Amino acid sequence: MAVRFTPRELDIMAVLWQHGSATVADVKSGIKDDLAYVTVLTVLRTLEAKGHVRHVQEGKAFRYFPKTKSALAGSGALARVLDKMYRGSRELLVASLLENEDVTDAELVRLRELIERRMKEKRK
Amino acid sequence: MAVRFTPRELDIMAVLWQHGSATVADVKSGIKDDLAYVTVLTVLRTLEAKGHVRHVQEGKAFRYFPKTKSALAGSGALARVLDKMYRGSRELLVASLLENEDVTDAELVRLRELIERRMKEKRK
DNA sequence: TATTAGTTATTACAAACCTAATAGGAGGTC
DNA sequence: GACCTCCTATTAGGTTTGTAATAACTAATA
Repeated sequence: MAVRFTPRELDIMAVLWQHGSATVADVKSGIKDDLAYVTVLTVLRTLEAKGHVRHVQEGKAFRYFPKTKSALAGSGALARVLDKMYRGSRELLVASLLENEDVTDAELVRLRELIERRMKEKRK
Repeated sequence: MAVRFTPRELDIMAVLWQHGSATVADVKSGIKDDLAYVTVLTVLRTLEAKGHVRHVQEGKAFRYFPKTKSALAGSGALARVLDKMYRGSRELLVASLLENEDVTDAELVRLRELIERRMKEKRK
């Protein structure tokens, strides 16, 4: 049912989502912590066992592809955060998001547009 | 460093955040899954060992209080979701948030205000 | 051909997590 | 006073997670 990743699994899924696909070596160099090659492989195999990724042979190595979409995982994770930490208040959540110092003016403009588009959409 | 809760710990912290404080029985009835009383107690004790909650005696029972703030846990969790699932794009994240059907007009208005307030704030 | 480098497969193991049974204490009740 | 009832404390045990050592295979190389 609910898509859940452990912290380490999520690190690895993030690399796959960002690159579209990746070899073990790609993933290893794509994550911050310096893990052993086989450790990365192990996690990829458990992700595959859980049905979140698949792989194809590429030369002598495997290339891994995400099967679970980031949007699905994201909306699920977001729903959890919203429910548990912001008592279901999207406003509180967005407020917290905007507290970050590196939010730019241009970004705020685009966010406002996003909301206004949603308003018009609803009006139909 | 980074505040992290396991799924079950988060269920329990959510009850404490929502109620301000709670006894074991309160927590037990506050979460969806039907766990044994002692199970809830055990998780509360590990949360206490980790420094996330504290308790005081109340009659013959304990009353638990959150020590870790929901805002802190929330911003941390949000940062992770943003980074791992939305490639750091707050717009993508907010877009996903707005996809929910039960977003009301009034809510959209308040969200727009929120953003405009942030714009003015930045201008200073 | 013997070696090395790069891979996957197997096996291991400690720590964390999740759930709960059982034990023990203390306060009310028959 | 014996007996429930409700609480915390202790102990337990299966599962998952995280990390990796070791083995085995294969292609290039010296």
